[in-house]
Amino acid sequence: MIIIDYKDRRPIYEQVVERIQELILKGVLEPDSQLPSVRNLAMDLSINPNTIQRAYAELERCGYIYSVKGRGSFISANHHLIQSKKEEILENATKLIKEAKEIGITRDQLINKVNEGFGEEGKDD
Amino acid sequence: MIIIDYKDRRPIYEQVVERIQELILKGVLEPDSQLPSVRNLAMDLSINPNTIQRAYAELERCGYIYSVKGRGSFISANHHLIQSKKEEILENATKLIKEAKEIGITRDQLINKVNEGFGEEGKDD
Amino acid sequence: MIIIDYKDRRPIYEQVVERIQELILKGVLEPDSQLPSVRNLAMDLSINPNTIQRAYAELERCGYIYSVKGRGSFISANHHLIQSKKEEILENATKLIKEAKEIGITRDQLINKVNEGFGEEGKDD
Amino acid sequence: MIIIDYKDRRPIYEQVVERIQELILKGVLEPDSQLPSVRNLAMDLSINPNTIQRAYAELERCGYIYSVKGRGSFISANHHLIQSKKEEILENATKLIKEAKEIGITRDQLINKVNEGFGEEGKDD
DNA sequence: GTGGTCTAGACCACC
DNA sequence: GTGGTCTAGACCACG
Repeated sequence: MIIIDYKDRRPIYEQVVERIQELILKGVLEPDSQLPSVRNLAMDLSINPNTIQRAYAELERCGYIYSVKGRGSFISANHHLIQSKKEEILENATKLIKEAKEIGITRDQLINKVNEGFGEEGKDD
Repeated sequence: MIIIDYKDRRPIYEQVVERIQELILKGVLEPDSQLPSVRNLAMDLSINPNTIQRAYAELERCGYIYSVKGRGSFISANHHLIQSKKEEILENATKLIKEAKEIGITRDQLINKVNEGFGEEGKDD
Repeated sequence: MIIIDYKDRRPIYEQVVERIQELILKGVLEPDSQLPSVRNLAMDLSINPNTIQRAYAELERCGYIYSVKGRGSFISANHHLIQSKKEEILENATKLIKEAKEIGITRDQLINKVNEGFGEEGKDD
Repeated sequence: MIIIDYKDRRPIYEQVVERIQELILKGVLEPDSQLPSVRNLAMDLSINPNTIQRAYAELERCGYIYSVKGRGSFISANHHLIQSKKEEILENATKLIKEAKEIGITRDQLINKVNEGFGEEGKDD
């Protein structure tokens, strides 16, 4: 489910965080289901438990998971998470559009990219 | 012209590189004009000359500037730079659109963002 | 394995880069094997860690190695590297042949050099 | 006759040296003919006289020219120069062939390069 | 004066 | 422990 890319320049814990976020947002990991324990996941991935510990801490800080002492870590409800992720993406879009405009990319070029990305289905909705 | 943000997690030299790239791509710094000397810019920004040296080296490596020992550093012609920067931005757009689609942002939401960014002028061109 | 020549006019970091490239291309250093740490190699060669750091950064930029914070630096797969190195050498050959021709060296003299270099084995293949 | 490339990373004096060597070896500048004065050449190329001074000194050191106090600088006879340049080139060829062999370039590939460089004329001499 | 290299020593993030 | 960034200060080559 999680694959570490050692050639990736980003720290391992960040890769773990991002991958778990992704699984949560896509609904693969369902709300209130339990995450593997720090030790187990560390063994599975053959990495240091401290690294998983840090990833889980980060995920908890951002509200993606919650921990119960002595029982383990669990997935949070994802409604608000999806909402804030959407907002984050739209904000990134705004920045990117600004940058694109400044360098001379046209409105049509961007709209074409959007249409490409969404395929032709429902183009006239 | 250049502002260092010490709260930014990115290294200083990278901030300097990005800012100068921006000034070059926007045409503020014209081809063959001279950049401030390593030492002067370092003093202006109150940072170590080595850090500027590194930023200039990076810019030279990417073809944004050229440096001549004993003479100084100068802006390169920027035709191809703008082109490759455009390609980079369009590639980022593709990634962002994919991510947006996956999380449930609609085609229309993105197109609206594009239209917002470009203002209402020429919307029906 | 690596020898610094202080009489060489080229900078130390460049000598280190070239030597390691050589070891990689010849297959002495195998893909995914670990390089000595920045500090260790610096001590071995009695030079400053920053100089090694710079050499490693250069090697990473060219795709010869990859470095991971907290873990170390490792050899990249070398297929494409050998290919591009071959192209580089053949290009140098073209230049050198042109220069040789201009100054009056004959075709036969060069071909003899090639045969000398390859030994007499298989000369008539 | 001489063109300075400011974008060339090599020092200016070196560019001047190389260009004059080339003109001498090709016979464009004939033995015992006079070179332009340091000042004149400096003015022609719009560069610092010190730079030309250094280039001439270098050329004299290598035996390409000789200076007569109060009269100027003159081209040396070029027989031995051509000879030693040939040797230099052949030595470079030896190195390059060695390098090529080590990385897996075949004898035939190199011989083809030589034949390409010399064109088809006289191939069977 | 200019850019470029190197050293010594510090601090950070990561594992 | 690892790599990466930054500072301070020195020296060199070049114009």
